[in-house]
Amino acid sequence: MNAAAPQGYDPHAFEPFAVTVDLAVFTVRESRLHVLLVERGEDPYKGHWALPGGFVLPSESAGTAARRELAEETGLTEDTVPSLHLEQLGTYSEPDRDPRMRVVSVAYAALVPDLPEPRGGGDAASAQWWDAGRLGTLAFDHDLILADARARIGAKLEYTCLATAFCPPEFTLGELQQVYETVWGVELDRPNFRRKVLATPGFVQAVEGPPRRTGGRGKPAALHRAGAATALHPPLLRPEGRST
Amino acid sequence: MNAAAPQGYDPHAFEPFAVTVDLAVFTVRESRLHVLLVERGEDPYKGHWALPGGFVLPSESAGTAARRELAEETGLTEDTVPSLHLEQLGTYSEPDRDPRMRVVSVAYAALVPDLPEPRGGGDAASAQWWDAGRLGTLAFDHDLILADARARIGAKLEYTCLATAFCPPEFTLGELQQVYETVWGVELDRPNFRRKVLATPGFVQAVEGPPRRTGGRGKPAALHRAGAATALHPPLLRPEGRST
DNA sequence: CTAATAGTGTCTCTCAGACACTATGGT
DNA sequence: ACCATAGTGTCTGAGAGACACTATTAG
Repeated sequence: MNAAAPQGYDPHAFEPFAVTVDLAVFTVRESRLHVLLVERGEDPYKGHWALPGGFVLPSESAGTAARRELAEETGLTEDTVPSLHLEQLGTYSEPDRDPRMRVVSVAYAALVPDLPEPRGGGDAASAQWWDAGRLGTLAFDHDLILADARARIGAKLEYTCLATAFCPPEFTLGELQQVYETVWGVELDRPNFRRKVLATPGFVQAVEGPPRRTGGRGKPAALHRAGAATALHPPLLRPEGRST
Repeated sequence: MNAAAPQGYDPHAFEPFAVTVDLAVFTVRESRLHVLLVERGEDPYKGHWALPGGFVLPSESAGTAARRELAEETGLTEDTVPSLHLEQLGTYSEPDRDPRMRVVSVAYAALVPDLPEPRGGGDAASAQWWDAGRLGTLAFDHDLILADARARIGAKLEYTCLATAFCPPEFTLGELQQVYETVWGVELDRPNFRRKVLATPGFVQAVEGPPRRTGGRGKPAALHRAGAATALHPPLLRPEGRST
């Protein structure tokens, strides 16, 4: 920021950068991690699937652009989007990552509960959920971005209360455990998971009314809501795990 | 990435973004956390102190630009810079963060051992170490970037072996403990710290020769080198601590 | 000698993993 | 009756906090 710009500060005097956002939108469907992808209709990588995203407009920050794109691609109203978890992942800036011009992309990860169906109203008519475990090669460097996003989400489940972001407003502890098992790809001991979650103040709070719900057959489970806590101390480490 | 660019993809048809890198370079000096700052000689915030940084050149990725700037500002040779810890922090993109034009900045955090003196050879003649606990207001949004950087570094000490990046090639366990105490601003129990560090395979390795060294008076301490491990399992949580 | 730092040993409490067991629903 | 899921209780071992103690240097 202190060095002189090439050719000074004339905005049009040097080759400009385009700045975009790319979104890795995750959900858990049927005990599998899913990612929202769009099919490219234009030529670089035409027909390939890519992370949803778009240009940062002159009046926007990258975060604002990411929220806007998230609303467009998921078809959610502007009311519900602010409550979704959206976090900046990192910025991808290799000079040749887009063959057309110099594009620097700020990647975001978003966690949403299992939505009815994507089908956004925007230009994302082809947006679709894909099983994150059975993907082909994505456009641009989106394989790398997606891998980084999955690693980040998996690590954050260990030391934050983020898992509730994958759940509907009211959920059972079994569903919450499913989130961990799905994202980490491991099986957890139910009694121990229960003990840990309930022993962490503010992670979940029981919904008082005796209303219960089932996820098929078996005993109905008590419902919970996400609590106020965001951090998990001590962390809930994944078995055999490595972090970051 | 899928949406059409404003005015299509003509690089000069829309208002361009400049992309810069900003560096939060940390070291531990005399049991205090220090940050490398440069004094601005040009007008926006002229005379204020700022994080070192500069423009990403057309042929560079942001990471490459950050390494180049790090070498320039610290005055280190290109040989030693690759061994330093440099990690991307996040991207700052508020539309009004630079009054001159639209500048998106990718922030990096770097950890270096206590260097003789900065005095870079580049345009950073005014680069200087500042006690991170006694800073005024920095230029642009660098206060925010610096706060984020400190939070990130503090959190990463918990679950990675990063602390050795602040130490010279050979160090005593007392010096390593000083790093934790300085960054976290707490006091740790020496026997417990020792036990934890030595019980983590690959965190540090004892230097065989009986050479020892002192940090003043007292019994000389055995020397260690950084080990091959990068993650810390289980983590070394800071007392009373919160993460992230 | 004392001050200061390095290093060892030990007790206790917390907590995670393993797992046996009971409870309550659907089929 | 049987199965599947929810929920409880208990044992054990790993590890962190607290802290007493010894060892080795400078002054």
